[in-house]
Amino acid sequence: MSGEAIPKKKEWIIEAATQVFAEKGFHVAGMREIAEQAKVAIGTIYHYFQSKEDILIQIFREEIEQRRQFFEGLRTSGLPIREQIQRILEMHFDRIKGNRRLVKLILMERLEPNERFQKVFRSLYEEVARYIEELITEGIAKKELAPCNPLITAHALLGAIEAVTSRAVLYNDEKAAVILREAPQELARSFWRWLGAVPQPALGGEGRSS
Amino acid sequence: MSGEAIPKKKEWIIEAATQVFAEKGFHVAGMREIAEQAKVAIGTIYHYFQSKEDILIQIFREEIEQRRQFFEGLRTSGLPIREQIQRILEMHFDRIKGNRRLVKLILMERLEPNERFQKVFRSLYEEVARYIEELITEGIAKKELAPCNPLITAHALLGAIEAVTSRAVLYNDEKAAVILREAPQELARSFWRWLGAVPQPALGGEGRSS
Amino acid sequence: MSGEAIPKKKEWIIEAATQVFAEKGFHVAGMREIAEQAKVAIGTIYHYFQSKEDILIQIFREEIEQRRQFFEGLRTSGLPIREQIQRILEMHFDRIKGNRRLVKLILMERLEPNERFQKVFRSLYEEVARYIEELITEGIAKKELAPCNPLITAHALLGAIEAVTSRAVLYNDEKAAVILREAPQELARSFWRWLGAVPQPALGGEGRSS
Amino acid sequence: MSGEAIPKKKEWIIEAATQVFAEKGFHVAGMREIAEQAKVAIGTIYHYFQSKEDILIQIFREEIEQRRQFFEGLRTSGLPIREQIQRILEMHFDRIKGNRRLVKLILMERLEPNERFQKVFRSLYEEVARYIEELITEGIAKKELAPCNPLITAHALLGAIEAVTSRAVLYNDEKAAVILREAPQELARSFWRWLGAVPQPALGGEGRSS
DNA sequence: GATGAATGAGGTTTCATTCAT
DNA sequence: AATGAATGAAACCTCATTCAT
Repeated sequence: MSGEAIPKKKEWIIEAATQVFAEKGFHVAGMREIAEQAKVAIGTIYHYFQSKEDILIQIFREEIEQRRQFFEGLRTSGLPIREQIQRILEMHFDRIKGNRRLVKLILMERLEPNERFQKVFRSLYEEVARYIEELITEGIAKKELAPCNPLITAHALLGAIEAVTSRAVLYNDEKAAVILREAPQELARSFWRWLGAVPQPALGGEGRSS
Repeated sequence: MSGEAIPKKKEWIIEAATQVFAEKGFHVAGMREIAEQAKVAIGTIYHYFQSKEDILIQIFREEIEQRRQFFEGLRTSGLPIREQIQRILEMHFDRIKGNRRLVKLILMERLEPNERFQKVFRSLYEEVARYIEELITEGIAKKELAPCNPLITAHALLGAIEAVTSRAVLYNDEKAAVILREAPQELARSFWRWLGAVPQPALGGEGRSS
Repeated sequence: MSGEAIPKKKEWIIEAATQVFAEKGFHVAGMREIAEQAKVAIGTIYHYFQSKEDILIQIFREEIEQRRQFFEGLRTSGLPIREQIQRILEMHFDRIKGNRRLVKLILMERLEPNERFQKVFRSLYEEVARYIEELITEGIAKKELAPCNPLITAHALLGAIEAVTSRAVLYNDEKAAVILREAPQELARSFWRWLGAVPQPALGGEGRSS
Repeated sequence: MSGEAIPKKKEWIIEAATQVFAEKGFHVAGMREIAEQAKVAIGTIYHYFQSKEDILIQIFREEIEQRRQFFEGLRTSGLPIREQIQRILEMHFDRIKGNRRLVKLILMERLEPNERFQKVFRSLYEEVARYIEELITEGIAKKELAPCNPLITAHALLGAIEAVTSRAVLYNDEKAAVILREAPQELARSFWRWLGAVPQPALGGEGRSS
């Protein structure tokens, strides 16, 4: 009961920390409050985690591991590009439904310039961006996608998803509900128009002569 | 030169604070370091600002005021939608060139859950998003744009810009240089494919002669 | 011995704070010095007290509680007025012998215009003054005391005690010793001449056989 | 206009400082507030006074000088003791009417353990007490007063005056008005009963055999 | 004389972390 | 494993005082 699965108290602490971090931000959140929220003593937190930093890193890592696995599965799925993008969208919006606070926390602390945070976090973001970039490059090669700058487009794509996600997570109003309901399909459609190679007959004169 | 406009020292402090905040984050940045960076005494900072919070808020406010004016100008410009989006893109990337650190700071602290920060910051973001939303709605009515969900699309559009911006600001590698060079045009093209009314066989005259 | 009553360290802190406050005054006294005097870390003080203010208030409150109980006991004692005044005098001078520093502190900070201090302190002073006033009024009604203005007399009585007390506490010279030795009886005699119903030819049995 | 009388601005500053000190206490009062209240710049204060301490000391000194002169006049007046005490009472209550704030300030800061304050302040108090003591001793010798301990009685007398004064100055309620109106006569009567050698026929058994 | 921007030591307080129980 | 009293460095901020104008 204590030798295998994640100890019950550790779960409580992660749960509590996610909530308090998401509510106040990492730096303003205090160990006292996390301990109270988790209904354990402060000392207990230090049995399971080395420091406050460490809690956030473990939260990050778990999330990252899951996303990594998701992308790994996608990579080896052989699905067509369009389908893959659809899956990425679904994953993002499913996560919100599963744990809104965790998503908020990640959005908030993603850019915190703490070195250790950046090490675990940027690595994922870069990895994902690179994956999408490759996907696009490949898609262009296969003529499934229209020609474009894959680097820029990959980031733009992720940013679009993230921003829509943010709006739904940060506020909790009517619009958020609309977004959660309609965004996955709406974005899928948009992205296809954006990326698709389809019937784009005459693109002449599209460049600018600045 | 010291009797009317913003006092020289206040400028120094804003400069220094922008740098230190962008480097370490608002909470980790210390007044001591800001004072040293600005080459003034700590007390001097409190002569011009009420608190550490107040420094960030004033930095935010100035930036917000500029953006608000930009959007106000855009609103009354009567420019076609496509042109307006082009202008928004240009503005974003110009700001990076003008003050990379300020842009980084804003990206970083935009979501800090401090109430006072949110009050000044979210208001702008909402305002801008609403403006784009209206723009899209109007564009659809005029058949200049394809039908879509304007709320979601507005956020997605801003997110795309922001993410590409982030990538260019947060890192300082070769890719960042590429992005800064090519992103404005690339995104303009993308957005048009994304938003443009599809059955528009004759796209002639699409270039701008600015 | 450390699991139930007032923690040992809290006692140390109160002891140290009383000393440092009495020596330098509340505002000049520093937390650092109190902590050093109490041989605890500064943080420890904040474990037991909410603020510097709070230390003084707790010191005040304990003293006030004791005095209040003393006066409550007196009120229900049914002792003759003369005896009650005698007891009040004894109490005052006993307190000096018990904790000279505490008495000095109270004399010094009694008038500090801090709102929270006033709330706890003036309430007691008013209460005591009112009690003496009632005592005098009653004594006049019973013809045990000569007619006088009870309000003014009550304050004058307390002030006389306090001033003599002050002299003994603030300095530590030969005169102080004389005062401590003789003042209780001297003041008792004085007060009786002052207050006693004049045409009281037979004052026999005036001595106490306590 | 600048070589003789007290400069106008210095007066303003003393006025303002008296008010602010009396309101908040010496330590909490700030030079900024005094300057604002006096409608001068902070720097101006330092033209007339060496420090914040110095302002209070000058306020003290002026008051002390006046009282010293009063007592000097009394000493050489040759008035009977009873009359002298009457005059002391009158002086005290007149001062309240003349400058309530100054009286409050003196009551408040009289015990502040700052060395320089004590030097100027205790000297006066001791001097006055000693004067009254001598007066009483002399009165006893002349059989104008009943025998008593002059040291203790002198302090008790002053304390009584001071306490009644305090009550009238610190609060500003109906009772204060009553006190201001009636206290001088009431106290005069009381003191005479207290001290007078008059018809105190049988005082036998007045001592306590404790 | 008059000003107030500038100074920086030192104030109180917080909080991540430790460790004896 | 679990606790929470204890620690003390370092945070933000104040304010008496100075001095160039």
